[in-house]
Amino acid sequence: MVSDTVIVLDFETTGHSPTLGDRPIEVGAVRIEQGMIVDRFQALMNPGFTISWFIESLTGISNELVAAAPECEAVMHRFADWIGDVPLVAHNANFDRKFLDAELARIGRERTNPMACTVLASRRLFPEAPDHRLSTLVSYLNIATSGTFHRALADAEMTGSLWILLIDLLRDRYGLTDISFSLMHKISTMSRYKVHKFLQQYGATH
DNA sequence: TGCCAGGCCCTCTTTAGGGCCTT
Repeated sequence: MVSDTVIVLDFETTGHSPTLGDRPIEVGAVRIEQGMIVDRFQALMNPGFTISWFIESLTGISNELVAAAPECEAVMHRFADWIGDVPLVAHNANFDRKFLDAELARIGRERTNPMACTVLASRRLFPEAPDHRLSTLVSYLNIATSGTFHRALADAEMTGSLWILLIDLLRDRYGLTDISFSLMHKISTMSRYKVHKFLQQYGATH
C-alpha cells in the first residue's frame, strides 16, 4: 500500500475561540509514513494567562505545568519547522486549523499545508458509528489507547490510528491501492450520498 | 458581571433552526 506522508496533530487549548483570546497550552503530533507512525512531537506551552479550572480538570494540564513551559511563540516556531509543508490531519480539523493559523500569524508565519479532517472522513466512511467523537470511534474501531484522552500526543496518536484505519477501509472495501492525501481530502468534502458510488468508480479505474 | 465560536450537516430546508464536533 502506498499512501502520502501526513502529520496528524492535536491542540489542547484554553477554550474554543482564538478570536476571543483563547490560546494553545499543548500541541502533540505524529508523522505517518507508509501507514506507520515514524516520529512524534509534543510540547506544553505557556499561554500567558491563567487556565480555567474547567480546562485544568478536562486536560489534567495545570497552571503550574504551563508556568514552567516555554511561551507559545517559541514552541510554535519549533512546531512550524517540524511540520514543514507536509499535509496535515486532525479530528475536527476546523478547530485545530483556527489555532494553528492564529499562532502562526502571531510569529509572522503562515500555513501552506493542506489539511484533512477525520470527523468528516469518518462520517462518510463509518456512517454506522454511534457518533463521531474521537473517544467513541476509538472504542468502536478497537483502536489501541493508553487510556489517556485530552492530552495532545495521546489524542494525535489515536487520530493517527484512525487515519490509518480509514485508508485500510478504502483498500479493503474498494480495492484501492494508491490512496493519496488528496483523495481522502476529496472524499471528506464531497456529499456523503455520492461517496460510495464515487469510490466504486474510482476503484474500477485506478 | 456574565457570557462568549464556527464550520459542517441534517431536515419538518434554501425567506431556518439546531445538533455535532473540537477545548
